[in-house]
Amino acid sequence: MPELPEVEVVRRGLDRHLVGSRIDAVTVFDPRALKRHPGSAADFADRLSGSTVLAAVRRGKFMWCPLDSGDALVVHLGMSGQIRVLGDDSPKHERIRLALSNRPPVAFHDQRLFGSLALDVTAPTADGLPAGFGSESIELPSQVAHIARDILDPAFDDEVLIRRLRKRTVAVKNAMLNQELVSGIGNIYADEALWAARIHFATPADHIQPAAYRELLAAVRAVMQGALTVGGTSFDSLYVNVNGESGYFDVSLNAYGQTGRPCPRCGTAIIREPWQNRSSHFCPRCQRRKR
DNA sequence: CTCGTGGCCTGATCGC
DNA sequence: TGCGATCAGGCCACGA
Repeated sequence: MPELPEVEVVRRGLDRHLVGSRIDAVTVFDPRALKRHPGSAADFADRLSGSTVLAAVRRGKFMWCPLDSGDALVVHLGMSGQIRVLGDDSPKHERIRLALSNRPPVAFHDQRLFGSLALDVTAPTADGLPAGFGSESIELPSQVAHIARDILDPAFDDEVLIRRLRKRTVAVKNAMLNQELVSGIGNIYADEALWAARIHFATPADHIQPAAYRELLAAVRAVMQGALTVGGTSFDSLYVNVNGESGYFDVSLNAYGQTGRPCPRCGTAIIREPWQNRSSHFCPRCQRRKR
């Protein structure tokens, strides 16, 4: 499951293997991989064919490639999506293939079909600032307009987010996963950041003080930037990340998936608790529930 | 506007 | 050996 740092590495892969190329042919093997595309598979293929890719941009876990046609090719990996440069291995889950004018084909693989490709119109950002990471363009695909900037975005404002969080009555973890407040945080990093800031996941968002939020955001940023540094260095030599083989960063986790293992801070066994069709991992001693 | 629930998906794993 | 249940979770539609 790609977290934001992995998605950023895939964006770099798109930048390297797609930008500057013309898409000569589009093959849709499974139209379910177009669930975010507003039209039919034929519409997708027809409109995309002949377009030249101008850039690769990312906001949270959404990526998009502005095209010379004026539209954008939107890419979301979901849980299991991958972009591969040669679609020859594991053809079982290849959903869409793009044949390029001057390079090998690029394939979208996705076992579980939570990801998708789409063609979308764009509009300028409301604040007039660059729409995402990877380009100075202020043009944003319409289906990404409601997605908040992510925490690594230069235009991201911590204090604005904290003010909004302090008005929410939902559990803090719920607020952290709300894409309209802050994007790019998944279940794993939410648990890790809450552990680092010693906050119980069910604490109402409006019960948490600004100073604690600053610590929480710093924790999210630290774990993401750490992963990005690791992934960024291993990327250049072999483009494993575009080939989807690995590479996914061996970040040492303190809470997520550590059920029963000692908390690295106090030694108490980490607990896993079902929560909203997901799991929350936390230290029952460091992260006390408050009311 | 805010919040809570369930659906979309496939494959690995587990108990019987 | 097979079969059904459960789990994994990013994002969104929908109803309250």
